[in-house]
Amino acid sequence: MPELPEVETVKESLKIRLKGKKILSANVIYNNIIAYPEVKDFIKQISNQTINDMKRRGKFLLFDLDDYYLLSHLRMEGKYFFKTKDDVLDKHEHVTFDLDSGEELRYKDTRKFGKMYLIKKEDIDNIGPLKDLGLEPWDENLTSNYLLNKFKNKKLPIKSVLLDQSIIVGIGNIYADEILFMCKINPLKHCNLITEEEASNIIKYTKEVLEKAIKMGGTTIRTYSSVDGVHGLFQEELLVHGKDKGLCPKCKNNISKIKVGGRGTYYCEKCQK
DNA sequence: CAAGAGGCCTGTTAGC
DNA sequence: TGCTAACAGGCCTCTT
Repeated sequence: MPELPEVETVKESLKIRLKGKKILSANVIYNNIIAYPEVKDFIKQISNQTINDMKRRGKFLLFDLDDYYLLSHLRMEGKYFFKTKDDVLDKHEHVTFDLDSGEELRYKDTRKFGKMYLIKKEDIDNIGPLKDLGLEPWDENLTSNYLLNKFKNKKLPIKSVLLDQSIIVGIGNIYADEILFMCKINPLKHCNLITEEEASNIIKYTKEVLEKAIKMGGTTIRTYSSVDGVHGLFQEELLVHGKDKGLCPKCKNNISKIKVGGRGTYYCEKCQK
């Protein structure tokens, strides 16, 4: 799925097209996309809500409506397209929104992993997934002490805890590999052994990598695209992720591919001891 | 409690 | 070439 830079890119594209438009009605074709509330309530409550703004929190898209937040998590392959009522429904389009502009916003998700939540604004801190999220990468409270404190009572591989959305939000499998390469940290290193300097570097390079990826419209490796099928460009900048047939850009050693916490992981054994 | 495996889904690709 | 198994950028739940 899209990681933070991809969600940020989608959010900006949707904001341009959606701001000020009203959702007249919604049609749910595949019920499991709607995580909360029940589908009939979801449809009833979202009708006639205006999209006042688009925001992002971690990997969630937030549609800022009159009385609710619509949270949309794209998971692995969720995408949005603008079409009209007359367009034939694609096999993998599972939720559609009729807009007062005459357009139809369609959510497409081949693997059906994505989730939507419609939460009353006053409940946003108590109901739904946002309450469990950690710090945004640019939050001033994200310090090396914060990380060391989160890491000290676990011994999971550092790669796995970088993917833990209750610590820092927005990092996924691609950027975790890139960040650890830039920090020269082995992805298998137990997180309780991370030093203050390493923690500080993780913060620095997390921001650097994500900022650059946002500027380039995200990374399109397999199936990611922002809105209406637009691709990102950051894949050209990747240093190690997906490069198991390539060489380390620093030392020209072969890049290794292993599994960490069940996820494909790419790194340089020489640079990342 | 932490940590690992399994599950959700479908499409593509690697390997025999 | 054709089939099958493994894999894919995420995260929740169950088991140990």
